[in-house]
Amino acid sequence: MITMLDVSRRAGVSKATVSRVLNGTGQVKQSTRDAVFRAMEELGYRPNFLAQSLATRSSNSIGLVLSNFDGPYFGKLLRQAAKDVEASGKHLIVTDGHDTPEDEIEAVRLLADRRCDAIVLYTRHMSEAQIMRLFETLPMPLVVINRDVPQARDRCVFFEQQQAAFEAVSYLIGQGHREIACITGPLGTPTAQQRLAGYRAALAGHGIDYHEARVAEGDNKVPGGYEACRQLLANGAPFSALFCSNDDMVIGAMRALSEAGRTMPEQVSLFGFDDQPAAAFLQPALSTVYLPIDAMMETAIRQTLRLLNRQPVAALAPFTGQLRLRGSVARGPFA
Amino acid sequence: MITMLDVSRRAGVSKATVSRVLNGTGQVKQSTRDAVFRAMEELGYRPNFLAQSLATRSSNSIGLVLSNFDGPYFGKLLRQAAKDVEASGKHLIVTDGHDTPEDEIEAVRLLADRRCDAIVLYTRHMSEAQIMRLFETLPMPLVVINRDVPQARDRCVFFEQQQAAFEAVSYLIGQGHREIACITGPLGTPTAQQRLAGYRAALAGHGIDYHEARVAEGDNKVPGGYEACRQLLANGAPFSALFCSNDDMVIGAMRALSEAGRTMPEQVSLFGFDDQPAAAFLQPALSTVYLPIDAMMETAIRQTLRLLNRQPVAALAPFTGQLRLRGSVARGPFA
DNA sequence: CTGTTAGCGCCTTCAC
DNA sequence: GTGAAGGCGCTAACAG
Repeated sequence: MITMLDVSRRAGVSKATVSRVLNGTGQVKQSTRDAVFRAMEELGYRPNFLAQSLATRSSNSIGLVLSNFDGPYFGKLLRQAAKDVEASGKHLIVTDGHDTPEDEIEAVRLLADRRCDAIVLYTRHMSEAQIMRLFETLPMPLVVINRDVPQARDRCVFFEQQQAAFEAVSYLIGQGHREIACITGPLGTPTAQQRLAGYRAALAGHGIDYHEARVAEGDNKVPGGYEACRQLLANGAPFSALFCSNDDMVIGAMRALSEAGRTMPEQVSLFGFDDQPAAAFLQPALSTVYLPIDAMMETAIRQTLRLLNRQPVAALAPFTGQLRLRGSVARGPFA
Repeated sequence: MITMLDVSRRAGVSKATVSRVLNGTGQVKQSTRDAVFRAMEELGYRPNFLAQSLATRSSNSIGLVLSNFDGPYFGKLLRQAAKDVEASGKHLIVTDGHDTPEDEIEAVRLLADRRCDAIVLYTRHMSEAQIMRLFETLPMPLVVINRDVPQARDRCVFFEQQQAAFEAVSYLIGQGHREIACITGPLGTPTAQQRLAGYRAALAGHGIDYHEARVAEGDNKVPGGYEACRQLLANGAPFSALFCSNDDMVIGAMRALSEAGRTMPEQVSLFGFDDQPAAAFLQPALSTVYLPIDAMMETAIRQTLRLLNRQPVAALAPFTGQLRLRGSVARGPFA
C-alpha cells in the first residue's frame, strides 16, 4: 500500500504539500502541484480513507439503516438515498436492522462508531422512547423515517398511514361497499396497526360494524396474502371488497379469490397499498395508495444535510397518501 | 466523544491495559479488568472504529457492490449477504454501482479505500478485462458474482444463463410450440445477451427459424414488458408462446396480451425467469427459471472468507438453472 | 508558497 | 500483569 509519504518523496516535497494538493487547501505553486499529481499518478496513490477520517473527525459519509433489506419498496428507497447523498458529495453506507428493534439500534450504533457524519434511520420496530434515547445520545444528527416523534418533528419524516387507509376504505364505502374485508400487515408493527386503525375508523365513521371475521393478519408478502385470504374465505363472513395493507398481499389474495371462484372486481373489489410497479398492470388494475417514498427519502436526506451544516431547520410536514384509482374497484351492492 | 484515554484515567490504568481488556489480548488481572469494564460502562465508551482499523490495518468488514440497488431479487440477495457476513463476525458495507461499468469500478475502489478486508462484486456491466484489472490491482481479495472469468474461476460465482434459457425454451418446444416470441432484457448486458442466446440456441437446435419480429427488447421492468409485448403484437408475427428474460416483464406482457384479447395459457403460453415470490401466484401460475441467488451469494461470501483467511480455494462450479413448471404453459399447436 | 510539528484514537512491541 | 513509547496515514496550525 503506497502512502502519502511515498508520494511526497517521489515528488520531492513534504507530506503537507501533498495533502494540500490532494485537498485543494492552501496555495501551492502550479509546478509543484503538477509534480505531485504526477507522482500520485505514477505510484497509483489512493488516499487512506480511514486515516483521513480519523484526522478530520469526519468520514464524509452518511449512514442509513433500514429495518429490513428485503422490504417492499426498499430498492426504490435505497436508490433515491444513494442518489441524493452522492449528489451532496458524500458517501452512503447502508445497514440492515434485521426487523428487530434491538438490531435496529445496534445498526445505528455501528454507524456511529464508524463516525458517520449523520444517520438516517428507517425503522419499523423501535418505540418512541428508544428513538428519543438515540436522539439524545448520538453525537451526530439523526433523522428518522416512518415514525412520528412529536418532540422532534424537525427530524421525523413520516406518512399519515391511518389517514390514507381511512381514505381508501372510505372510497370503497362510497362505491357502495359495506362488507369490507381487510388483510393487515404484521400487527407488531406500528405501520400495520395504523393502517388497520384507518380501516376501522372508516367503518366506524360510516356506521358500519367491525367484524373480526373479516380481518386477517398477513406478513406483507405474497404467500402471506394468499393464506390470509383463504382464512377470510374460510371464516364465512361475506365481503364484497377487500382492503390489503400492501400490494404484494393483494397478489396472493387474488389467487385465493379466483381459486374460490370469486370474480374481481365484480364479486370482490380490491384495494392495496404502496402502488408498486406491478399494481397498474395486474388484472384488474389495482387501486391502491401511492406512497411517496422517494419524496420522503429526499426530504430526509435534505434535512439531514441541513442539520449537518448547522442550517436552521423547521418541523417537517407529514406526507399524505394519494389514492390511485384503477379498475379493481367496482360498485358495491349498496351503491 | 469519550476516548480510551478517558477510560484509562477513570479506571486508574494505562491506555494499553484498556486496549487489552477491550480486545481480550494479553493477560489482565481480573480485578483491573473489572475496573476497566466498569469505567467503560460508566462513561458509555464506544471504541472508535476508524482508529481501530487504522491501527490494525483491517476494518473487519467486507464490502459488497451491486450493479443497481433496485434490481429484481436484490433484496433477497442483500439479506443473504448480510446474514452470512455477520455470521462471520464481520460487517457488511454495501454500495451501488449505478448500472454503469465506470461506477461499478469506482464503487469497488471506494470500498478499497475504506480498507475493506475483502470485496464482493455483483456486476452486470463490467467487461472481463475490467474485472481482470481489478483482480490484479486490488490489494484485498475480490470475488465476482454473475460473471465468468475463466482465468479466475476460484473467484467467480456465476449462473449458466444461456443453458437455463435453452432449457426453458426447449421445454416450450417440447410442449408443441414452434412460434415462440421472446422479450429480452437490456441487450447491453451480458445476462440479457446470454438468455437471448439460449433462446436462439433452442430454436436452432430444433430446426426452427429465428424471426426478428418475434423478439423485442425490454428493460427488465413491468411497464417495459408491457411495451415490448405490444410491440410484439404489433409486429404481426403470430406466436403461441412467450419467453421473457425475467418475471417482472411477464407481468407487463400478460396485461398487453389480455388487452389484445389473447387468453393465457390457451392462446399464449408464458415462461419467465427468476421465480420471484409472486410467480407462483399469478394467474396462470408462472412457469419460470429458478435462480439460486441465495446459494450463490452464500457461496460467494464463503469463498471470500476463505480467501481472507488464506485457506486453499478451488475453482467454483457454475450454478445451473432449475425449471419451475406451473400452469402458464399449455400444449402448443404442434403437440 | 512550503516544511515542521503535533496530534486524531487506537494497537503493539518492549521493558519493568 | 502493566506502563511507556512509537506508529498506522493523514490533516492542521504555525512558522518561515
